[in-house]
Amino acid sequence: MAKNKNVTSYDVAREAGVSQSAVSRVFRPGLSVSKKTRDKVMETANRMGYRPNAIARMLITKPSGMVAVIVSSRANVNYPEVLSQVSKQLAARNKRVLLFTLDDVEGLDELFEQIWTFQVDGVIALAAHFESDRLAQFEQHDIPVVLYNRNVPDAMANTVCCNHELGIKQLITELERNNPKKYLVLSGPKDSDVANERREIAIKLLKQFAIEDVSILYGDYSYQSGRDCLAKWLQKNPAPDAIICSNDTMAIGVIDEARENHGLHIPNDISVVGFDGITSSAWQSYQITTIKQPVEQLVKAAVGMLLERIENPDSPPEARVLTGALIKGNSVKRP
Amino acid sequence: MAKNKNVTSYDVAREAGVSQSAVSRVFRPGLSVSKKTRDKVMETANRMGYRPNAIARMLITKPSGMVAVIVSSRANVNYPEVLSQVSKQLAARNKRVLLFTLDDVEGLDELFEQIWTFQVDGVIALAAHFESDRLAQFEQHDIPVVLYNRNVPDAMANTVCCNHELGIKQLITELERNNPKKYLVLSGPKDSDVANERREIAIKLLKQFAIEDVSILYGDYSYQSGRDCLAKWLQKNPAPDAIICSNDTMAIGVIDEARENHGLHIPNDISVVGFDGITSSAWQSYQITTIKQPVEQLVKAAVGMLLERIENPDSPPEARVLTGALIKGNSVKRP
DNA sequence: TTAATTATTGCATTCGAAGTCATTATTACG
DNA sequence: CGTAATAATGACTTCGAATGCAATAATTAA
Repeated sequence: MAKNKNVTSYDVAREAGVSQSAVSRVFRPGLSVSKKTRDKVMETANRMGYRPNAIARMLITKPSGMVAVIVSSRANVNYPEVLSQVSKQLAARNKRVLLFTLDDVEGLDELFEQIWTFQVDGVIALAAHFESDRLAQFEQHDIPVVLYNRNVPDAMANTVCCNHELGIKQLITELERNNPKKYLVLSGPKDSDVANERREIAIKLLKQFAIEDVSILYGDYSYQSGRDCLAKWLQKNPAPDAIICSNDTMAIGVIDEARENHGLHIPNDISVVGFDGITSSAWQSYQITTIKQPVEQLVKAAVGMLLERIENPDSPPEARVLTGALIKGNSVKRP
Repeated sequence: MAKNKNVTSYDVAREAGVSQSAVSRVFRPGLSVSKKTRDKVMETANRMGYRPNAIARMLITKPSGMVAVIVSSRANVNYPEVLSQVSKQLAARNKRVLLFTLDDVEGLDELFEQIWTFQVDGVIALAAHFESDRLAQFEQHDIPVVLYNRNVPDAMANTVCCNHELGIKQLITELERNNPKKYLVLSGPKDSDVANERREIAIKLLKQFAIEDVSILYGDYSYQSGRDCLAKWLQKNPAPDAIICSNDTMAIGVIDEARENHGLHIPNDISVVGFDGITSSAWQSYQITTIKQPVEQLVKAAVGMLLERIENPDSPPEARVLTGALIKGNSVKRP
């Protein structure tokens, strides 16, 4: 009812005829307050529109209840889903998301400053690349970090990641069913860790399949770069038999370019596979054979690990690798 | 170097041989400190790894510097871009984003509680529907709100929105070039304000064009609902000449369904228009004629209005309507 | 009925930076 | 060189809730 700006626990206490401590205790769960006092305080608080001030609370009770989520501009298409899952799952554990976006390496120092000052309990980084000295900084500040969609070998940090090796193996196995001669690997940008990992795994596995004729192209994960890379390749070379794309978006670009400007049919002329399992990969016109990332489980793992580390700071870093699902689309030629 | 947990301004002050006030002043811009003191404090602070505690600062200096961004599950596909723009532009004005996701109406009370307790300086709501009593609550708490992508007639709140009327008029004008006989309007869900607005505007404008033969279908903004709605329609009716979809995603679904299951050609058999101008609307296979939302400008307007209201709480509510760009794709038959 | 427990309560302090105000050090100027 | 003006500084208080501790009230046991 009343204008409830600046109603503090003192105001409520005065009005209800109790001490400020009593009010405070009513609003914390599990503290010893008599039913009479609780009811009286609650009634007064509601009438006056009192809400505890989270900032004052955070000042005295660590942890603060805020988790920084860093989203790099490189984050892929399913990041809205990831972000909303993260927010939801953290909310369920009574934590809030403080969002930071990271565009370029320039912003890193500023970003870290902000993170320290805001006393966050932990950090979840989506698709961000941190040098190990940056990770060490988190360590120094005793702030647990989970790297989402990263797979750092010597990690001091916790990581969750989809099983790239297994996924790509499944994709290659699909492709191999018609013994393609010429392979193209369309990698993401060289400064993306995920891109590098996917590319190197693809190359390694192709070797294991005794395939040597492999060319590597570099895109930037975008639709247009998928188109451009294929166009450029076809200027000087014949069409390959199979293209392994580091993500679905580029695969879609490749397919459109092949069809539109080169009269090639997918999958009969070229087999294409992607990675991620974004919504549009299942659209009629594309139906890409890909690996669907288990987003919900990945997020659950990330949040779980983070909370575990917040509650138990000495628990050892852990790398969780979850298996994605092979989606058999219609972009790979059938034998 | 040193473990810098809990280094406070007092610690720095003691170490540097100055008072706590001096340290505080060094870290606030524009306050009177001698160069000698500033250097000494800075050096000590860096050495000890001191960072001001934002929570303590927020407690005493209102505003808090945090802005709540509420993302409803109904937020459309270009929301990652919106969100990252919001975060970036607020960061430039030295404000942080506290992210809240809203799934269902159930969560509303809880959500509002959180917003009050966190002392945010303002709220930006993406595609969320708030009853006017909810808006009144913000008013009561003196928290400025900007509704993004909303157009509330009697609004007490600030709103930014793309010009639906103009956009849809342009789309219909495009469609009218071949005088379609039978129109279908594929609306978004009935509980979405934007969907209702777009639908009603379409109906109104079609009337103005003297078109009476209009049927309305209801989807849920998803690809699949686009497909399902068209399929259901075609079970009992002949193909329409033109379909106005309330968003691009459904338009894509419509196109795929028409092609795949009914052998219809787009745009020759059916003209389809969408709305939003999401990335995939421009993909080769679809090339939808649509209205591209001016996301960056919308966000700039939203953030600008919010900050204006934070600084000047008495400035009157404002509704900004920005014009989207007509994208002439290839989904409308040419005369 | 009284002593011993246990449950409630309030007082005073704490969290960490910022701002007020009075005091001291500098500088400017006649 | 002395005085007025200005700059720099530190002691103390504030923001609002939480909590240790001591005091008091309510229960229980004897």
